[in-house]
Amino acid sequence: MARKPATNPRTKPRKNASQQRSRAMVDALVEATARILVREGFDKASTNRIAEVAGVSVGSLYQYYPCKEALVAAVIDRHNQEIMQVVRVAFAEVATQPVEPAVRRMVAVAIEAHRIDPRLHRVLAEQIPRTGRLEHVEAFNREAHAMFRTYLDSHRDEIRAIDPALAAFMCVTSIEALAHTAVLHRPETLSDREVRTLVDETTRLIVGYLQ
Amino acid sequence: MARKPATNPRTKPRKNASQQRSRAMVDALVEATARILVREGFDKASTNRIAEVAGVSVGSLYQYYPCKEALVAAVIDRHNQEIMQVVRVAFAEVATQPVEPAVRRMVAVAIEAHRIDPRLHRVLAEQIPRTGRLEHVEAFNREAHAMFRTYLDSHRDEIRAIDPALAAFMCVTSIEALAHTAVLHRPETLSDREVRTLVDETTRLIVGYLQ
DNA sequence: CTATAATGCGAGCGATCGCTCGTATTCGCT
DNA sequence: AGCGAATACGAGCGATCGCTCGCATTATAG
Repeated sequence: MARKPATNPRTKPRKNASQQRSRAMVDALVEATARILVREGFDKASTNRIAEVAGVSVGSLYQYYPCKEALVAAVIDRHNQEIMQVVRVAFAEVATQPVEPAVRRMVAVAIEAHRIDPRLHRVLAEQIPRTGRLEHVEAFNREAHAMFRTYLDSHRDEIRAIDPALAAFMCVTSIEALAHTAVLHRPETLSDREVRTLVDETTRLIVGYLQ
Repeated sequence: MARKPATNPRTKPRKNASQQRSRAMVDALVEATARILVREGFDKASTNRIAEVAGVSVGSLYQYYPCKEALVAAVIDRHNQEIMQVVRVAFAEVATQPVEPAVRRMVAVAIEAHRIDPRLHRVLAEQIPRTGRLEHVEAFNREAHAMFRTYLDSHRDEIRAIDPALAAFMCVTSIEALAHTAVLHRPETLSDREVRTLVDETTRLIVGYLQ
């Protein structure tokens, strides 16, 4: 029932191309989608426009992505992977450090992460709910919470008695919001001086709360 | 200059109807838009659907709202007014209170405000960027910051030396994010117990930062 | 080289959207 | 009651969208 013998060339999304062209096309499509989202906005990111910018045809687009949402989701996943990579490395680095420098580093990393591609981050933050990728994003969020909680667990003698899950929620939510708001709602790039102040204050906020 | 003599019946949005029906229609349209946003999502909020739910025709809709965005903007403004009303009253109440109870009250109010209509709040938060209402929303945001800053100014002897604008940014951003995240990313309604814990912890976070 | 499969292409389908405009209904006034 | 103005109506226009499908092009095998 899956399909007729061998006389039926019509299949669902065709999968593995020459492994060369296909890779390039997939990347070009994701890149084109990201560019359009940033430079022209979500509403202009039609499949025809994406294909045009990527330099391929709509037909080819649908050979590698089953629908428009899948493309946006790919952009989201790629961006989140970039961010989480930075975050994971940072957590590993501070795992054995005392609370104050560790928190300071995490705050700085949160700001750095938001500055990777602020305009893309902004568009994605606004449009994620429309895609089916909310779950993916929340998975990353849970990973961040879990890493923070793990850090707190192994340093519980340096902080006051508090439910680690709750503390992680409070800290991660605050740090993320402060970094997000500062980076996105301010003049395109804030000065190094402003960043330093922001890191100082956020660190004070969090460390004061934990101790 | 307002319009040509009397021979030109074509005008922009017709304005004052019988003052009775028109008011009712305007309200019905805004209410219908809000309901659709909450129950069916932004994408289903077409002008035809809004008119249908409001019990009027598309033609009538366009007599009172020049375009679809204006309708969504009206919903946003109404919701923000409701929230800001609560916030203004609370700020007036705590103006002369010491920091700890004042912050506690503001935190509680922030959570209450987010619980007025969480699902509408969520949809609006996601869709505001698509409308031209970002400026309006940021105006409310600035008002909240200004009120908090005013409070800090008149209580500066109770807190450590710190730029009031910076402190207001840190506090308002954190409180808003914690309330927003807790109310929207959690099981539809959090228990009173959870709310109490959240208020306690957020108050501790903020007061510890200020002192 | 030829045959066959894999891949790329893009005109265009059907659906839906925001919105208009000619007509029908109701209001306000005498 | 009768009449013009104000208001309400909704079929439908033009644009755009996501996506399909038959054909053209290219890669691979014999």
